[in-house]
Amino acid sequence: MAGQRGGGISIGAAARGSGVNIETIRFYERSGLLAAPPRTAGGHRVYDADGVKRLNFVRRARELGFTLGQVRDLLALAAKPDTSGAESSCTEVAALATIQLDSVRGRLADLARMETVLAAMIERCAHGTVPDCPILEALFEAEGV
Amino acid sequence: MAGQRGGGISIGAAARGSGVNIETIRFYERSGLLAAPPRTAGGHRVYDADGVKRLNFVRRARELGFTLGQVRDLLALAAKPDTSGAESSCTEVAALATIQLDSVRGRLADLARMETVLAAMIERCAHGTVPDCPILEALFEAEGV
DNA sequence: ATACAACCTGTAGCGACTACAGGTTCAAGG
DNA sequence: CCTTGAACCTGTAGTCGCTACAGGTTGTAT
Repeated sequence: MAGQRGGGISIGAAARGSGVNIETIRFYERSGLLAAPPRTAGGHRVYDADGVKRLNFVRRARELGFTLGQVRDLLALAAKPDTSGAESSCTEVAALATIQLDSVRGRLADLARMETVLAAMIERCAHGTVPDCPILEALFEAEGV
Repeated sequence: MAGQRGGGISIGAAARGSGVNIETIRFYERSGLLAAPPRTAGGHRVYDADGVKRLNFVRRARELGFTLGQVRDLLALAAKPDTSGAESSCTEVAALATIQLDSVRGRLADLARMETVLAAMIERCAHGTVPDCPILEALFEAEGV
């Protein structure tokens, strides 16, 4: 079987296991999101359970829309020994998550507006009561979107 | 007054009027979205009413999420003399708009999922019943987002 | 021993801008 | 008419988050 080796897996296996593209894994490493893993004598990367765990962390954070910079911050907070009784870093994590939630909601509102306008345009077009294409008209004439 | 000249305005005035960044206008021109406008003897761009109209068209189409390629297509359709009785190009326009509407709805669904997960995470964090930060836990452990 | 998949590095490309640097032109005030 | 300084010009490089090569090396199964 390809990739399996005493206590570690190849980058290809890690990619298949996490759903992250191989090139993207290397890109994350170059970007400082993932630590450089140990290598075989020939130079192939070998990922252990911890490396895979971090990779999945990054993937999930990305799926939630965190930027690479925020993911870096989250990983740093996760690595912190959590001084002063399991609270300080969690507060910072929650702050980051809240910023992200706000940004998601902002984009949701933008998209909702876009949806409304597009749907209205298409609707008007379907009922073709106007001589010229109403969509093009709207794009040329409309004032505020 | 800066920018006003017999029957035409400067790129700066066009930018202020349309809300599109000057650099972006030049970028659109380089990208083939906007035709190269006439110039003054010294080489400054001069926009007439038609140029401004096209610029606004591009801006509105972009606000609706059309890609630059799609905007190019839309402009081409708008320029077409609309052969065969004011209908053929409108159909194509509506098709493009529908594709865009679908894409917007897809992104809306993605963002809605992200919102749900983020809000749930933050909520759990606020009620700090767990010893370790629940957000980090979730990122490390969760299976499907 | 050989074949061939999987890996390696390094670089360049995407989309849609944005941000310079370093130089030229325009328009208004004196 | 001349000077000032804002606005313009070109060209290049940077951003973000990947993705796609090219051209070479290693790992593994037969």
